[in-house]
Amino acid sequence: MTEKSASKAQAITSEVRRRIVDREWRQGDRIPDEAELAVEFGVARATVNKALQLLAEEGLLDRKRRAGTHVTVNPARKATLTIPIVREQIEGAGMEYSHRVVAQKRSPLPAEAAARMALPEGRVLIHLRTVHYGDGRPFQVEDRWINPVAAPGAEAIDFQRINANEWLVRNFPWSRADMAFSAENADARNARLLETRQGTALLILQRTTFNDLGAITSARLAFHPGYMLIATP
Amino acid sequence: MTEKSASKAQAITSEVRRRIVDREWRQGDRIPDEAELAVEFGVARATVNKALQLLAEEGLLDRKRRAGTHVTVNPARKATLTIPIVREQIEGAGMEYSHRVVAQKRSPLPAEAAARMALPEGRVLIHLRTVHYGDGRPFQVEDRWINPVAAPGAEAIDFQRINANEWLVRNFPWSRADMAFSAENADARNARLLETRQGTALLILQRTTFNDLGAITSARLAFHPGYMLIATP
DNA sequence: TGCGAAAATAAGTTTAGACATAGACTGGAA
DNA sequence: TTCCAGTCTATGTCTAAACTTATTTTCGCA
Repeated sequence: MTEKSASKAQAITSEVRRRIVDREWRQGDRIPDEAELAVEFGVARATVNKALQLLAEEGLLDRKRRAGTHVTVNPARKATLTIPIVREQIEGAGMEYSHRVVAQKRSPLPAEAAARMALPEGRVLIHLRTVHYGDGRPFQVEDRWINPVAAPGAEAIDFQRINANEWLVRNFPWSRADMAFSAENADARNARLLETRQGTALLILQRTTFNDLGAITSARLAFHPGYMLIATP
Repeated sequence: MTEKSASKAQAITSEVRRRIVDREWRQGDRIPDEAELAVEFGVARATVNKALQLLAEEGLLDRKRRAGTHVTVNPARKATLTIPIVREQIEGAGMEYSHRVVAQKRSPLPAEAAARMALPEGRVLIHLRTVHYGDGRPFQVEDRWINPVAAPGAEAIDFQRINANEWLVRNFPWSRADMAFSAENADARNARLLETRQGTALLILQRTTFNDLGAITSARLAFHPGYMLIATP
């Protein structure tokens, strides 16, 4: 075993990964079965199983009953994104957080948002537009619809005082979430709110969450120009 | 148990998730310990452990030795992105794939790419610019640097014939990868290659992979206007 | 030769039991 | 009161053994 690790399973994971990266085991090769590796590493088969399942989730191995374990030929590239709460993200960067609610009112749902939330167009929901600032400079414009049916109590909240994002996250766990990235030229309003020129390219993140009662909320976040979102593998 | 699932551990995962979503167990609450749940569900403690570890990875539970298991107060929103091989992505959408190599030559590395790859500026690498098409319409512009030190054999490949992405993925497993999203206004060249107007907002995905010998390749993908990248939770 | 049933195999899952360990708690010494 | 050392506890990990199940392989029969 070349790697020292907290656990035996981790050590085996590292060693197998090394053999793949160093091409001792090549793409498409069948690797020894769990029982053999258990003997080689001097551990129980369950431990090898755990290690190999990890690598299979990562996409490095393909495992099939009876057929054995093979090194994946075309590993799909997976990445995990962690979307922190805006305030934590800004404070984590050492800046002072503030936010301003530009609009809060009950409005009929437009077609696009209705499709995302699987609700009928025209249904009256709570509509919020908020700008989040770091050290007084605009960081993100949030355009959010909240469904009071799935998030009871939302009508009574003053989102000037409590960040909608945090209130929802703390009070309404979701069972399903959709998320999508895109790019968009800033329209007049977003340009003004983000203090940039109209037409500037903005990174857009759309996110809708659901619970048993339907869509809880759908947010459309426009980041300030030049923002880069980092993903970890 | 409300859910039927392939395995007992999965069934417990679903049931615990349900209790959290239905707010039987609230944010911050301490939940019964593994031994108690094992009795309740009539399984071994190891099975409960597996189920709860899954939910902890998902970010729904916080687990600490001796302190027990608590429902996460501010669940960080995690999403997994799968970046497929372009060709598979296009063919998967039912379109016919084609690509065109606009430029392939050895060039000195510019500062920006050098930083991403942790290589000295000016080092001579292989530089490729490729357009990927679906049904003849531009889908993505790829701007790629390949390091022949970490990817030996790359000099000899004719990337007109073999897609660089696929050749690298099949031949050079990586041990680390960086990935970032951003938005950018199309410059004259990208506008021409993507058959759109200059200034149009484009979604940009940058990706750099490394092995023991250093950076293998760094790619900068510009998607066609309007493209949305979907993430699954 | 072709086909379908039966056997074989490798991974998937579970269990009971054991020990390891982080970290919260306690009680006593300074 | 403060702090430190020791105790306790819930999770973390591992094991050996058994059973389950998807899939491939084999083999006998038509």
